[in-house]
Amino acid sequence: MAGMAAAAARCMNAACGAPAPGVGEWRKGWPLRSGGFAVLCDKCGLAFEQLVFCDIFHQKESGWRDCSFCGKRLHCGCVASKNSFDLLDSGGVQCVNCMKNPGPQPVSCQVAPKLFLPPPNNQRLFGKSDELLPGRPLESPSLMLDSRSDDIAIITKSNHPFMVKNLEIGQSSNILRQKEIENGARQIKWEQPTLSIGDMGRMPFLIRPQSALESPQSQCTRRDDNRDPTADSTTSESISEAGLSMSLGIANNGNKMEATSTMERPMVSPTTPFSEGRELATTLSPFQHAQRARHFLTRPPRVAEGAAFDPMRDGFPHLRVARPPAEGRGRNQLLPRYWPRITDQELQQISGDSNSTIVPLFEKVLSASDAGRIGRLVLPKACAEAYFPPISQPEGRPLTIQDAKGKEWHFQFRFWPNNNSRMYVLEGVTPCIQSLQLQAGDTVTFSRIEPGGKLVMGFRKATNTVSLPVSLNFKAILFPILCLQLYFNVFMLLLHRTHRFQPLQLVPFSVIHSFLTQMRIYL
DNA sequence: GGGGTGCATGTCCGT
DNA sequence: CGGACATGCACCCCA
Repeated sequence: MAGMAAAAARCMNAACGAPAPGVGEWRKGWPLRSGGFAVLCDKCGLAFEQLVFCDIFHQKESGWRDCSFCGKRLHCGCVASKNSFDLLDSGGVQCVNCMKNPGPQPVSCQVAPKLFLPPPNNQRLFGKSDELLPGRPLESPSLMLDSRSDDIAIITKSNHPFMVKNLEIGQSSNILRQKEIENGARQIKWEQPTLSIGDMGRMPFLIRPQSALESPQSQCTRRDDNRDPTADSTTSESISEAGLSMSLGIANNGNKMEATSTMERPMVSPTTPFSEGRELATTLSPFQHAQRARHFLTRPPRVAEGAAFDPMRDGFPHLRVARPPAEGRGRNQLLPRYWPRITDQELQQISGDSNSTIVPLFEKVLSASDAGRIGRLVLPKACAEAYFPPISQPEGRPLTIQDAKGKEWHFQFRFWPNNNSRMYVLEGVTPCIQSLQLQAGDTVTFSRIEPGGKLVMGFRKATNTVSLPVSLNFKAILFPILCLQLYFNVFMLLLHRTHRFQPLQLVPFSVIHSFLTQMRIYL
């Protein structure tokens, strides 16, 4: 720490700025963008270590709120304080002490504002809407690119830092930028909605647009689901009342799915500045789960009431959006890898012409054993407990599944005791998997039809199930041919100009290219 | 002997 | 380090 003291003659807390202390020690503070750590005096350093950071640094700042349970003052607007509180789905905040000792929910769903709100899980990660932060009621976040480094900072108009997160090098090149349109209802205009796959892979999640797919009632139900998961049986009851009938919807055909896959059409949601890290791993290689999820604490862009992003309306009908789970017991524990990535177009296909609404619940990439001949589909524990009917016996209970063609499949939903835990499986899936020709790497998406609570199980083929050798052969053959034709056309054009030679009327390159594009052959 | 079932175990990942 | 999950394997049943 002596070296740190030599590097900074004063405490690096701007509110303190104490000179080199005569007593006490320098302490290590927050990590610096340039490397190393901030050097703090003993007082500030101790405050930082003991999570009273904001009491020292931001006494005069806005963004102070009271814990909904104990009333403790919490600062909710800075990086250092983000671990000291939790945002409640029903509104308000909760300090870490109350998080460890949960009590009754202080706010009912009627209290929650009826404005657009991100799904509860998003609220946990994004933060609340501005109207819920009395300290900054009218401030709007702007996603800005820090030109000095590869940082992304969400900064309010008052330059009050809300979130600053170091990102890896190269991530800033295709950063999404949003601009507020000051006139009217504060709509959001997005520029350059193109992200590299690398960028997309680092995005913690893509927010699900709060479109017409969810009724206000469902939002209210979701907030109610914030109750004790073990005591909450809303979902299971709805499922039970629906006779445990599920629909197996072919959410897409093969070609169309590939056209909307994340490989070829990176998921871009203007309402979502960040996505989860597993996205890329899941997309590029369903068998590789090397990437770790990155959860950033940030806020959703301000969207006016009724102005929620509509992919169809805004020209993004094929976006494969990672939709945070809508509700369910234990949904807060659902890993982002299981968040359903289903396009609104697929949702519409499942729902058909009816007025029903499809609520995506979760999805799973089939493993080799899932798609094998054993006929057992291992279900993620959190998902099974959150969205499937509760079972107390290992034998479980039968589930009748109906596909898009009206054919019903009979599964057995059960669990195995496993290391003092449970391992949930769906048995008897072999006929279904064989009929639908599912393979390891394909994705099964579980959704629910509202109203009624019927569950839907769609699927999509893995992006890389396209036979690469065949595809490569196509390219290996067609690419030289196209190159030759291009050169030939140029040669003919030169002959025409120099010798008034009438060029041969070959098929224009653009036409061939268009044809190949329609065949989804990209060179 | 083949297939199904239940459990055990190793690996991965989140905390 | 513990939980979740993929997968291996032993056991059982049946043709």
